[in-house]
Amino acid sequence: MTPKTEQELLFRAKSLAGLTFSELAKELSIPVPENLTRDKGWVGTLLETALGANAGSKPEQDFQHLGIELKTIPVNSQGKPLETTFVCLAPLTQNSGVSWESSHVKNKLKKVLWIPVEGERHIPLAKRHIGYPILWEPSLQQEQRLKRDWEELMEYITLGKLTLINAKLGEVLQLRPKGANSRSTTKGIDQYGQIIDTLPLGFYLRKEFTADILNNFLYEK
DNA sequence: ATTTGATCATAA
DNA sequence: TTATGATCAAAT
Repeated sequence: MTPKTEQELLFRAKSLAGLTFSELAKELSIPVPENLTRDKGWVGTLLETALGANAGSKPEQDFQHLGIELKTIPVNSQGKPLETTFVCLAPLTQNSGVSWESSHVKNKLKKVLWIPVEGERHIPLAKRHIGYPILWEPSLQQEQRLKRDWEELMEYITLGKLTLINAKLGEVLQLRPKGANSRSTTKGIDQYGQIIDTLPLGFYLRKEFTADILNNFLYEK
């Protein structure tokens, strides 16, 4: 089921382009929910299943043997992202010696298969179309920007400045809550170096950054 | 509680 | 109108 090579994965992904969610879901015998309110991960899971990703919630890349992460990204009629993109949870403790090179962010974004999907809410979920896939690796410039933001944001975390963190920090990467709700907790470090219960945070890519990825693909062709 | 998959919905 | 902060579901 799982593709053996990058070429095979890409070929499969290309073959899905143009299908609607209901067409693909029918092939896979998966029911289509009315909307995404209570099924926010449905589109991502649908594409994972279709492409043979090792489903489940393991902390690894979707196609570990290929070193590729799969991301669906909702876009509007002009192909621009409608949402930010979750990358990974931010480690709030045990960060001594963690560098950009060894970070989860860098490793997650080494190679990403982006699949744009129609995301405008006026289109019924079942009728939304799957777009043409883009296999992306960060350019030197893109990685530099990511690294700069990551280092700035990690400084807030390691220095115990969690209360000063908000989504406005970071040019292309931001930190935002990532949990079941605002009462979710995880362990963090306060300004005195003490372990505290705090809101789990995740790294997200700003829309401008992912728009660039999708847009640059246009010029490569 | 934490990881995966993300989008929702209200404040600004 | 849009970005920030909040939230939803499944698997582990």
